Amino acid sequence: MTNHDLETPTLMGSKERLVAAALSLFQAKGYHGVAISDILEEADLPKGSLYHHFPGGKEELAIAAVGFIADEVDARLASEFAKNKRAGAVLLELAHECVSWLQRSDYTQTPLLGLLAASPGESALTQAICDAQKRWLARFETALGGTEAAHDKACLALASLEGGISLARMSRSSDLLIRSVTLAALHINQR
Amino acid sequence: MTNHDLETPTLMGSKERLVAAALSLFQAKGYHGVAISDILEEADLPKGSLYHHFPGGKEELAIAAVGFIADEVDARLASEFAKNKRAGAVLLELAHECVSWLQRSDYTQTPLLGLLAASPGESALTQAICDAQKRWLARFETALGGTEAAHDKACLALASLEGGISLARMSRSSDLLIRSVTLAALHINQR
DNA sequence: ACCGCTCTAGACCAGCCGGTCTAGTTTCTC
DNA sequence: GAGAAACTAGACCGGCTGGTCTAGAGCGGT
Repeated sequence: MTNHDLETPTLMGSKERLVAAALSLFQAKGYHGVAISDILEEADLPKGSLYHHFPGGKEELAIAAVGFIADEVDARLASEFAKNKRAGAVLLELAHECVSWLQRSDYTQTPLLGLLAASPGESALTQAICDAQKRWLARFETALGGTEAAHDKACLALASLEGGISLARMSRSSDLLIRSVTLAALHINQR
Repeated sequence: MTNHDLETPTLMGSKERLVAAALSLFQAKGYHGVAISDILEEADLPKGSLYHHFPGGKEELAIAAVGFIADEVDARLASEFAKNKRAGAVLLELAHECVSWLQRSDYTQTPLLGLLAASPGESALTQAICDAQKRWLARFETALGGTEAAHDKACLALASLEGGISLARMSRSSDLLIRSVTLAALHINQR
């Protein structure tokens, strides 16, 4: 996943810096919990830059951020599955990465789609989040054989991951995430 | 769970009406996504009432709302487990109730703790959500025997539920929730 | 009738919100 | 080096935010 290289912002163009800052903040406080001024401060850019790169304002930026993480995770899944790894193993690996992410951010960030709490009706943002989930789900599903049972298992994989992250973040203990995902992985690998 | 009886508000005291309205809205849009004016409109009460019953303002109200749903689910779990039902069965039942909740609200509401996206640092609200999760987890854990393995299974139960809700809500299809929870329940009931 | 208490009612406020707009600077192209 | 295009910079704005405060309605006790 990203290194979220906000330490050396000069290495990224301002558009990328905006996306990185936005993603990090949205993951921590949700769409409505973050003010544009927060993002600008984190990215160290003035307002003009934002509305130059994202004329659609906050929502367009958020959609870009969702797209970014969606692509990143999707590509990661694709490459792991290309190595013929078992789905359970890939899931566990992803979980461990999330753990280190949680710990690095002192449990402030929801690694994947914590932005979801936005849900301002039928917005394009909601749609983007939904698309991301569908793509990840599809990766697991095909890796598991594409059968009906595969679909079920893919659901369990993603649900245990997202749910586990939520539990872990609240209790500030990655333990809960690992436990639930390990069990889910076990089940998924059966047969 | 609640019938969220906002249709006949006169049957509830204003304090209860505020909590019900707040809960429903927070579940739909998250803590930061809801304005106090929204809550007041939904509850059909003036501002004075809110600050009379909840001098702590928005956050105190949110904490009350979390406490309300926490108690309700906790009591429900307790009564189900008291009938010596298997943990998997209770989990499935809870999931089905969440499904009908989702469908009733046209997938706008996160039945359990969607408010979590609040997380404004180390606030009392975050603490309240955390406590609720701990209580539910404990119910499952003891029902499963209190062993180490029971803890793992309890984690999986809650994670698959919360994660499944998130998946289902986004895709507007309760299917995903049922699939992941069914699988989890299966695993939990083993041994 | 009077009081005191609980609760309703909503005007009011300072501050922050997302967003616009103009002016300036840098960078690319020829 | 001229001029256009890409981008930065930040003052500015109307609307909305959470929260305060005063006024009064309703009501039980005496």
